[in-house]
Amino acid sequence: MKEYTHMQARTHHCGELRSEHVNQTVALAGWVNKYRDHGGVIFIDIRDRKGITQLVFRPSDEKLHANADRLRNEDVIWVKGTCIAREEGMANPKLATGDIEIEASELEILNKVDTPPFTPDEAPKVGEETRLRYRFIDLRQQRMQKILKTRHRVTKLMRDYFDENEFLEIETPFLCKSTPEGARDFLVPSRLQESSFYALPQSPQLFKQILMVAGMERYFQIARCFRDEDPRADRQAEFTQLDVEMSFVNQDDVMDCIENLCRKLWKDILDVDVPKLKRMPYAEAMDRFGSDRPDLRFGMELINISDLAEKTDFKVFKGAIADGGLVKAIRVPGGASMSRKETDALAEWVKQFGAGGLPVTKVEGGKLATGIAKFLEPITDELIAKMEAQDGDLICFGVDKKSTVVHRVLGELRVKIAHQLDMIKPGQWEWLWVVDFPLVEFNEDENRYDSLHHPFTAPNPEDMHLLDSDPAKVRSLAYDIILNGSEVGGGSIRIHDKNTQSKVFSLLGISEEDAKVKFGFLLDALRFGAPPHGGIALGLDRTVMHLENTTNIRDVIAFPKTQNGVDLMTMAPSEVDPAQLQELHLRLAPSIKADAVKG
RNA sequence: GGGGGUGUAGCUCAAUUGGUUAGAGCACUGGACUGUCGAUCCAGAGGUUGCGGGUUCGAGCCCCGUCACCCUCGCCA
Repeated sequence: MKEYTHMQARTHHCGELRSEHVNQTVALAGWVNKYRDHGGVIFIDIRDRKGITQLVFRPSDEKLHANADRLRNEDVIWVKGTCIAREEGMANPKLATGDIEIEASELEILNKVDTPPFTPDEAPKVGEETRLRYRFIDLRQQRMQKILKTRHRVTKLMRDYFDENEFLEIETPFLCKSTPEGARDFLVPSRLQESSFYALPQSPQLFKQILMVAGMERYFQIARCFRDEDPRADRQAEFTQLDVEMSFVNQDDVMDCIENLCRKLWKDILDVDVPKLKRMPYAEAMDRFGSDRPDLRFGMELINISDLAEKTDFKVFKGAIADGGLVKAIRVPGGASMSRKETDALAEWVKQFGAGGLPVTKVEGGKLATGIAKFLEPITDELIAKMEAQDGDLICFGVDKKSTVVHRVLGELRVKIAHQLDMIKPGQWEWLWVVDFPLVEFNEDENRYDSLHHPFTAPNPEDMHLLDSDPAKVRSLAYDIILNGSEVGGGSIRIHDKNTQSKVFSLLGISEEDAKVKFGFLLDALRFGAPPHGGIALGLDRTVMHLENTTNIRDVIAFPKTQNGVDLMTMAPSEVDPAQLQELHLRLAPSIKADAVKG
């Protein structure tokens, strides 16, 4: 064997050859997917990103055969040979190239591998930790290549779509100003400015608004965003947004623009038709589904039964209502099949959302049985009628003095039960816009109002008169696009005049001085000719997750991080050379843990 | 920071109430085999049971601590 081999040209990819290529001399390159050594004849499955082709090595050429004998899984090879038809009964219907094989005449081993920890074929069964450590092998599996290809197609379709609609793709800085609002910032120390820090952008929000003031009119960007918060299955500290902003538009313009994009994506990639999206006010979403991102793939809507609850002698119900709370219920079709153990488990589970417990009862023979049935006797018929309940149903009650708790509990519960009882049929796409969000909500801990969306969201003009008197009632011009109970994106019309912006800042408890220090450039911009504008951001990772039917965000990111923010392949983050710290004017504080040990 | 789960060979997993030398499949090494496509057959090598401590005559299994990974609450304007 040569010490080092140069790549020779290949004539085809490994998924291309068919009967029509028979008798042609071809050259392929790729990885050994599998070897089957029969002592005489040796079969090698060679793989590249287009597919797999079977190679045949015969003992007649001794040197060639000896080389083929050495091949092991994941060796990288180049091979030349003749495409021949497989004899009858020897075709492999599992392979697209199964009608032919390559009778090899030349073989070069381009890279002889060490035994790999796993092969791409095994990857689906391998633990995620190992897959992430050897991501370069994991990404060789067909499923991961398909996901990354879908991701590429999505971004390409987005770029084409916005280009056709006269948007400009404009990059905004990664090294930004830190603001205390919103999520925790990732900080980058400045070498040139001692004791100063940049922050990585949580989103390009302010820059895109500035671009509108700058007269760009239509902007988009496929933007990396950073939020230093704990990850979840569908959330990663570093993620990608399709960021969009438009001038001289209203809500409908922005929503139509995004809706059409989604329609195009689903059509081109899945061949699924997305109908005109329905719109649901925030208040209705909370009332009927207990969530601002309702999953419409199944029923189990929340029914307010406070009026009935008051007629019982059940202390839990009466107490909550006396404290200004409410009682809502969901009807679980067929839920009576759940055991006491299962409903107890649900009761335990809802406690994490602030519930004291989960009263339940079952419908049997037109009556209520088990659980809190005996307390419901005075209202049995009314309740069954109101819930439209039938024999075999389970009724779960959300009770609390705070409506937010009732909604959260039942909102989460209906999703949990839908999954648990397998009520979600595959292939359903339930889209909607949630609109008319409140502009602010009261933060009891801080005794002030917080933005629901962000401080630059425009109040609904119809509610301007409430801004001083009853801010919590003011609706905003914000909108979220929801798919199957997941927030795919959200945006708003922005405030474009200085007075309204100042008013909202003061409502949020941001003093004039503070506003100047934190957002002075924005206020300046608003003074010098800001057009009415609005926009939206779509989560690219989540969009691809939907298209590829996965619930794991790490599946759609080539090099993701773990729950502790570690890249298991590169082992970032890591300690750095003290000289680097010195250049940055930084000294590490002794860790609190070390202090504790010292006592 | 809290709750739950997992951790045994390179990979996926097993190991009775705490009891002999921790097993299997795949992968790997050697051998046999000219039509397989999850090739087959024979033989072999491979272990700090995540790590540290404790209880015990004896710990993969029990206790304490710790680390990593996953799910989740808080957090995510």
